[in-house]
Amino acid sequence: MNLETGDQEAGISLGPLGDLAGYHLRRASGVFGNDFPRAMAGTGLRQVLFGILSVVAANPGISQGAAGRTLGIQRPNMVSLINELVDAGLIDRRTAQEDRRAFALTITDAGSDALADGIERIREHEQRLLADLDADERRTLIDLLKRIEAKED
Amino acid sequence: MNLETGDQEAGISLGPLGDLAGYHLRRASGVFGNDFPRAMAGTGLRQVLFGILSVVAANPGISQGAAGRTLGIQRPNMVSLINELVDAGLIDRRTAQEDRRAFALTITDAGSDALADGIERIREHEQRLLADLDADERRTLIDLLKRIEAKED
DNA sequence: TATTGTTATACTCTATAACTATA
DNA sequence: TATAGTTATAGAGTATAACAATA
Repeated sequence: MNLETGDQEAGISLGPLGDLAGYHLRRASGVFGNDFPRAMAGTGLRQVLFGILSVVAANPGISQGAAGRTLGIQRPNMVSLINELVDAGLIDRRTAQEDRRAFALTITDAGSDALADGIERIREHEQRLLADLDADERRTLIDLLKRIEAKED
Repeated sequence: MNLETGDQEAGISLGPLGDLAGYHLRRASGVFGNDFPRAMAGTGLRQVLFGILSVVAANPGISQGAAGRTLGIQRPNMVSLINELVDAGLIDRRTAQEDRRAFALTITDAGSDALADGIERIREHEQRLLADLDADERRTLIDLLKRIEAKED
């Protein structure tokens, strides 16, 4: 047991916290979040940016607002995130023809490459962090998490 | 389906993201994190502060550093958090007798009351967010999450 | 009037380096 | 020399209010 990390030190109890799903979700999510930069080292892609890239790739021409709503990112916060991806040459932003208030987002060739590379890295990172769960347990986990996500607001 | 929240709008796909445990952990954890302030409204207790209170209550005399390690909070970040709890009269901080570098933290009577009240509120909030999971599924969820937590660093 | 994107802003959480006092 | 707590600081993520352009 590693006493320098989040492992519980011998004899130290979490108290009521240890029974709470919310606490364990936060810690388990943190494990993935902390490892993500390592998995993506050198690419400049953070969790949020990869998420946007994935949604734009899967829905060519999607608006900034719709992409944000899909990912639970508020409109004001999307602005600089999209700027980052456009500046990095990973997505294209042009005025939507049907609604000149909106932007139509599409992935660029460089974006597709970055996405493919990212997916490969993330598969490895997930394999590593989920190594103690068999295929059935992984499916169960995602199923349970989706049912919690459905409770959003 | 509520189109204003994180629900997926009809016809919009997450792309590769939808298969990733890391993504669903982040979103599910967010559901709990967003609801927490509502559940705790008026108490001033945030997720982190409740966590510290729980650990201090369960381990009277624990040091600031040990509490932080248990919760995955770095030493520098513990300082102001402990200050908040001391200022709110919820925990007591005094120099440890065995090691005068360290603080021994204990919960106050007001802290015990706040913790008990918080636990009640959080039980309701967890019941609500986990309403679609039966007792067996809730146990499975926490078990799977703990096995992911064990992968920390 | 409502919606898309924008700006400005603020708060929380997290992370690192350098300091002090004790061990 | 190492550890406990501290200070200063910076980067992300997230939240709200108010605005311009368009619908």
